[in-house]
Amino acid sequence: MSQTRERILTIARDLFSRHGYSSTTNADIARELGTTTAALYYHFPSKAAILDGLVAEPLAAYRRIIECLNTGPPAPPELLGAFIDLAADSRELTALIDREPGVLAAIDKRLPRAFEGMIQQVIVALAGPDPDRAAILRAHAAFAAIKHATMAAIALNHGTLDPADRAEILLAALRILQPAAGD
Amino acid sequence: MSQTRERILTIARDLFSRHGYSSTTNADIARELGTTTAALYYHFPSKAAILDGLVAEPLAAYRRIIECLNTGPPAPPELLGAFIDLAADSRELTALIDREPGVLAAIDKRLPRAFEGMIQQVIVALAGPDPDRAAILRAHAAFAAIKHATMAAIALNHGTLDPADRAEILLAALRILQPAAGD
DNA sequence: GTCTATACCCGGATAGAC
DNA sequence: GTCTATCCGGGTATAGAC
Repeated sequence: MSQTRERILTIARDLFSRHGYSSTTNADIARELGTTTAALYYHFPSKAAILDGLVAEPLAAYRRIIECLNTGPPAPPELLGAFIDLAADSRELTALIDREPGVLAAIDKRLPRAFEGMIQQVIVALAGPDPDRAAILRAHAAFAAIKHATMAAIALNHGTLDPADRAEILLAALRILQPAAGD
Repeated sequence: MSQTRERILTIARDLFSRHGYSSTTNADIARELGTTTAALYYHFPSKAAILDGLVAEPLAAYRRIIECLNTGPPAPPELLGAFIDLAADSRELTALIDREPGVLAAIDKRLPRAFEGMIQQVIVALAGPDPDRAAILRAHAAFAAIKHATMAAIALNHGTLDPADRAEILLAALRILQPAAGD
């Protein structure tokens, strides 16, 4: 397993997440790597292949979480906790995936509608059985809150997620899901 | 005030928000407009100028909200409500701004650090006086929840924001800001 | 205000030597 | 495994006629 290949992935992850996929050129990656663009093509058949190499694992992790939903009744605390950990583990990628439309399109080309479908399943699970529109909105709010608060926590803590922060984020997200008084 | 200019902005807003700024070409805009790319340059000096024409107003609205923070003590309900309305009014643009890194960079070139600075002020205002890290995280969570839930509500309601949905989102966001029991 | 034609550049990708 | 050199396509932008 070429360590050059790993270096390329590491560099690409950094550059893609900072400047975006389409704004990052092969030349940028090569410069950081200390070689020329042609050298990249020994390790990857295309620029898109580098992206694929990056998002494959987080996407699989995503799917693994979703599959748990089919084997039992959805439990929001565990579900939300799993997404906090996923966001923490692959923070550059999660940011990249839902920030750049082109990246989403690239994923969609391999697994059509897969990503939107997965998100939809999460929302449904968080909204609970027989949800009204308010419940759906709370689910969206909780899901977004999880992702962004986790990123913020990591940024505030030099790259790692403090367990206390994780607990705080989880509690906050669970509060979102509670119906408003009067419903 | 050329109505062609307005048509271009409308088309660009739609395409930019759907496919991203960098993935949208002048040819895409021209095709939708029913002309050639050269015609665009009679109305705008560059592609970037079209983007500027789009984000100018939402950015000003953003700034106006921020300025209220200096004229009085921050009131989370009003602040969050204002951001719900802003997100609803210019939903394509808010999505565009914080999704595409290149767009953020373009804004930054005109008003360096302005956007990040504004967000930081909002977070501080939401976190309240003398915030610990948990309060900062709750502020991030609430801010993200507002934006995404508002977008979801509009999508669920064929393009408009139902007042009942607005109220629900606001209440959910306020629940996020409450300290966890035990703090 | 819009056209045709084109200049110009840049990014991805390939060929073939070393 | 990396290089030099180059091709090719597509994207922004311009020149100048109508």
